[in-house]
Amino acid sequence: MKENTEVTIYDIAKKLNLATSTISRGLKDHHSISKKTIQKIKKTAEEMGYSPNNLAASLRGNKMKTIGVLIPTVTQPFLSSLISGIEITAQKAGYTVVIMQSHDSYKEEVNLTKSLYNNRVSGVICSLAMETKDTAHFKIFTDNNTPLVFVDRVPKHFETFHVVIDNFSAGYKATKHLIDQGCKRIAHITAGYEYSIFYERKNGYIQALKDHGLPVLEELIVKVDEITYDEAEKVSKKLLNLKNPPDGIFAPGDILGVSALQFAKKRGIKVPEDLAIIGFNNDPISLIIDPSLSTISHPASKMGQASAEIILKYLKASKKNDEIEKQITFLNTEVLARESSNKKQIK
Amino acid sequence: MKENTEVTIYDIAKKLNLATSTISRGLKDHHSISKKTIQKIKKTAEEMGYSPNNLAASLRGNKMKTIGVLIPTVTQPFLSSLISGIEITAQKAGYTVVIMQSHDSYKEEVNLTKSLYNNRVSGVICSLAMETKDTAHFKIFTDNNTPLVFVDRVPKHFETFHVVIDNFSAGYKATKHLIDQGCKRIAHITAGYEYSIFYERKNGYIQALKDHGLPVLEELIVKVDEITYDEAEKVSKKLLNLKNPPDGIFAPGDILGVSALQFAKKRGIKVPEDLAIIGFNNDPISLIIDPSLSTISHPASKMGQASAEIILKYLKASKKNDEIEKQITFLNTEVLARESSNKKQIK
DNA sequence: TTGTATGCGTTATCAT
DNA sequence: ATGATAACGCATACAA
Repeated sequence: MKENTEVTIYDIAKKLNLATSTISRGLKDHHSISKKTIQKIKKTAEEMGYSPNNLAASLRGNKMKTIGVLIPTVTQPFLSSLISGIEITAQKAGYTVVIMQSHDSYKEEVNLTKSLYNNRVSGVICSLAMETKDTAHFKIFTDNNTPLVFVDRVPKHFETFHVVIDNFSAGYKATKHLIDQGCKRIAHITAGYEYSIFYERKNGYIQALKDHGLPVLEELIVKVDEITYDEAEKVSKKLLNLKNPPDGIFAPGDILGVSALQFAKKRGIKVPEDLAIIGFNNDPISLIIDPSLSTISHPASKMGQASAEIILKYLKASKKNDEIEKQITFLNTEVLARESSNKKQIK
Repeated sequence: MKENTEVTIYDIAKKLNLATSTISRGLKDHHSISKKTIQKIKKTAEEMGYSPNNLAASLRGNKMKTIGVLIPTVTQPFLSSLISGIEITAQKAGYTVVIMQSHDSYKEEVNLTKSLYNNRVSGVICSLAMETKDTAHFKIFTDNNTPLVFVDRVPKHFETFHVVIDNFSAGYKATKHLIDQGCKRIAHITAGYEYSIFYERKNGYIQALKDHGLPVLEELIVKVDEITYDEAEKVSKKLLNLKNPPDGIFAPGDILGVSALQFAKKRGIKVPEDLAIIGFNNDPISLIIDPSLSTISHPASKMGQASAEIILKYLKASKKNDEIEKQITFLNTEVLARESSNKKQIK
């Protein structure tokens, strides 16, 4: 068993006949300490095997140099890319990232916000659980001057920083793309959450139809309960069994799009000739599937980076007692036209 | 600007005319505190909006209730599933998970071990960077009684806990599966790292060939510099351009397998009739691709769970001054026979 | 440029 | 069953 081996700045101070405050400053290259002393301190620290204790340092400021990330799950490509973007940005600034998964449960999310606060993280980045309607549990952060960024799945009302894409216009663009390919009966898969990103994408879809003189048909709008491959297969079946089946599908997620595509293929329906499909997210599979799936780019990593940067900027300003205005950051999306919607110039 | 609003146990103590130690105990349901007092304390804490400060609590024990996870990247399906398994297990035990990405760089990995230690995490789970040969930078954990688990990509020499699959036997099984399908010229893609998981998978492949009277041909073993789709495409080309091309490919990763499969299709080579393929990992794409890719299951989430459990068990034992023996935990893999290798019963 | 003293919020030890 | 107090390791205000 190891004994209490911990070398502290006190030990260094004793060895060098200096005050702990001098050591503390020297280690951080404080300008008021002579180069020579700094050198000596660092050398000794190294020799003695000193490791700074972030816990103790943080206790004074009452904040860890940590960014908390609260998301539904880490296994979705979009979210793991988001994390990656956050982590890279945080790491550069000397911040650490803690991950918590809500699994789309409101209850878990509430508990996790508490954990995050109890750990005194410097800032929080959150993509809301599907179940979440009320966001009062985040008040603890804003009340305590902890920067909070909602990303992608954000609350309806705006009280803090948001980093999002314009889901309405992305939905519009996707639909218009299909219209441009000559589709006349465009179906849409939607998820049954009000005021969610899916709701907005659907509205974009509807607007695009209207703007181009196409009817909005209830039978062509189907709803999934979960964003899963199997759920999508069910509703694809429903759509393609229609007396008058669609000639285009806008799926607001690539899993849904891929599922529809596979199902159509199974049915012997030609994609894109008989049925054009566009997904959403630009997940890795969208490029690998055959035919490749047209989709909407979703800048996951950039959104992570942007979110982390907002936190860092806020923290920096906070030190100078500046206030940063809460804002919504919109990131661009674009149509990635690939084989699954290429009706015009078939090779 | 908010003032220092923080409610501490001291405030509660003052309000209730009790000692801070009583509050501290009451909040944690210490047996020596009367039910009545506990009730009163909790009620008041709630009313006053008290939130425990884990930082302060941890400073005494010199450890945060946090598990550090150091991995190459979070965006690979295998690794994000690993994280998920870790996080779920940790969360249940009241532990938090911090994520750090080495991006397969030795230098970054060295720095990150320091950050992890400086944050005084309770335990560390690591999957080594590709570049890493020397693991001396992890000594800081073992020296300080911090449990360390290597998972999947583990060091050559065994000094601490390992959670792995048997890569040799998995490689053997994959190859044997192709042999069973009637393949006579089985190619293998490998990655150029000595003593890595790829090295072992290759050895399993070689052994399987030998055991079944098949020659080990250098021209059928190709090497990629990185595990990417494009790299795999290059070597697939090389293989399929051979005068005497292979009738089977064992790819030690699904990205590689999918790439080979796509390339073969592009060339008009029939899979599995002319070429059987088996991948590794059971990534989501393997099931979605057409034909579906046979693969080796890799229990990512379970490995995460097992790793976290080892840490938790160690910590628990440590409290009682017990010592837990360092061990290697092997998790099972199995052949998932799908369309890409189904030569026998083609529908 | 360096030193002294104190506090951050909690828990553990030792008393009562 | 409860109280008083020291200690965790560091950073800062103030002093010299």
